[in-house]
Amino acid sequence: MARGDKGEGQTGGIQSLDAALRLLGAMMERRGPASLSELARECRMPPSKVHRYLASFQHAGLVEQAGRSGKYDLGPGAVTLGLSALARHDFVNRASDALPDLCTESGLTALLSVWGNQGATVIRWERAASPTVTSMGLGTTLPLLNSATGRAFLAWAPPAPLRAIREAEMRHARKNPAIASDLVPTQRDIDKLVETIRAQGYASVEGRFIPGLVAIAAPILDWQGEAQAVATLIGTDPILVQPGSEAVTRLIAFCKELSFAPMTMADAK
Amino acid sequence: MARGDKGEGQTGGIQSLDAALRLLGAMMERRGPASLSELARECRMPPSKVHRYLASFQHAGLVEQAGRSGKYDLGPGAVTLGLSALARHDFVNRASDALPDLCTESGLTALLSVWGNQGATVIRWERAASPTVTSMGLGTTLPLLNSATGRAFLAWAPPAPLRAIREAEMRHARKNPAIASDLVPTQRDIDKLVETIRAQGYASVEGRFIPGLVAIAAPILDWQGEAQAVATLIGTDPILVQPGSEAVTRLIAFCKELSFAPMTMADAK
DNA sequence: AAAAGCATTGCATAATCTGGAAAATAACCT
DNA sequence: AGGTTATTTTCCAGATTATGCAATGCTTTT
Repeated sequence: MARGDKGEGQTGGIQSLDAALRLLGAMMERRGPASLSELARECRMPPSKVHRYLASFQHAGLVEQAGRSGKYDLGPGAVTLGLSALARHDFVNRASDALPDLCTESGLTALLSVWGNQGATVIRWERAASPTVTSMGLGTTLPLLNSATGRAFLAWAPPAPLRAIREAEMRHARKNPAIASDLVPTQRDIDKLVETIRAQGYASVEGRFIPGLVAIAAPILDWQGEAQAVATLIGTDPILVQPGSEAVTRLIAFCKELSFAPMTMADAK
Repeated sequence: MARGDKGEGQTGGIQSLDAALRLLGAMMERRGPASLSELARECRMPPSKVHRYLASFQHAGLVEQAGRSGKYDLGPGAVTLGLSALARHDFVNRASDALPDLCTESGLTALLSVWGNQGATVIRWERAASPTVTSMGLGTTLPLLNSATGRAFLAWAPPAPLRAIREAEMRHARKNPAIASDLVPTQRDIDKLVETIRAQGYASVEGRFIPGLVAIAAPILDWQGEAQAVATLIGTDPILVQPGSEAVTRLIAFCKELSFAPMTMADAK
């Protein structure tokens, strides 16, 4: 069971690194900080091993120890790494650059989100002289069913990555029916909602996620027609969500401009 | 030879992992894809070593190979990892959770604000036993020039969203010079004030906004170095605002803890 | 077409990681 | 507070595992 065993799992790489990355993956799956022993149990590794891996990750900034309690969590380096990786994709840069314009032209708060494994994650945030949400910041994850942003992902993102969160939110919605007042949490109703959103070209909510606020969201599509990111406008005037309103027009134009990057396949050289 | 050597670089972790993470750091610093040999040269490692590390990273999804030509770049897994980390560094929520501690430790009233459309907006409010305060509540907006909170935004928030309010307050201050006793409302003086605040690390006022009260405020910074939120301590004793006072120390530690500690995955050698 | 560059893979050596257990630390309960 | 449990962290010998050199395929250049 040793040397030339290419049976499985053999990546041609380094075993200890593979193990370390499994550990990192386990940390990623968790919602928050985890203790050493929890991680050790979850990865089926001896605690001493996990500890040494964590020490190296910590040294690199990928992991940090939350406030003296000895719990470990993903650190700033992980954010930096992710943003670097994100910056490799043109559409993110172009969208980020253009977002301020959208904000000033529409006079509304604009934000840009991408799909992470915890849901729709806000990566850019452009505040306008219009109603601003107070309890949200960069890095906030938005709900899939009850936010305009989430619904845009629901309608245009590939279904597979969404499924886990979609099901979780459906369960949650069944228990607290008050939350989603315009949505019966059944698969059928969701399909119908998706169809409506697609036909409209944008998603919207009125005061559902945050009372008193309305929002519209549209996708930035890649060459396969899947949402790579979602741009959202937030305001207070219910007029906003009306089809054909100035904000809707601007938002859709913005997203269309940024969709399917005009790159040629001939980047082979 | 290298056994008990704690002399340098020894993290208590795993050497091969440290090397691998140095490699990852090198990839991060590059703007785009890099060839194996380039990375090998840059990290001072033999190409074969780099190749095997990359194989493991690739297997984990952190790295991918661009179009068969053998160039390596950060992959989708890196984005996912970063977004997970981002979601945990939701500044506003973390700060909200920690605010009660700041309050009890300092024995002062603590509040947390973000920049809203109408100015610095109070979103959380933790009362101390002792003194208290006026008719302020959640959602109150604080002045930009005459409150410690506002001045912290002035010094650390991106200038664009502040401009409208700054100009309005400057106009107003010129008409009612009595209000801002320590500030001549000219652009030059404001620049000077900002500089002082930045150097100090916190902003303060003594009885300016509310007679008889003193306050100190420091920013919670995001990864762009911009203020995502501001934490403020309010008391009656003028000692508070002195540099080096216990309250100042606590407040700055609090904000530093919650701010995004910038960077650097790789340190040389 | 030949050559040069580059990524990829074997292989023996020894350096490195491993994992159990002890030491240090923190948390917990009475 | 004291005593006790449950963590996290460090230590150590052994052997698995990473390492670097050199050889092999590929692709690209002249």
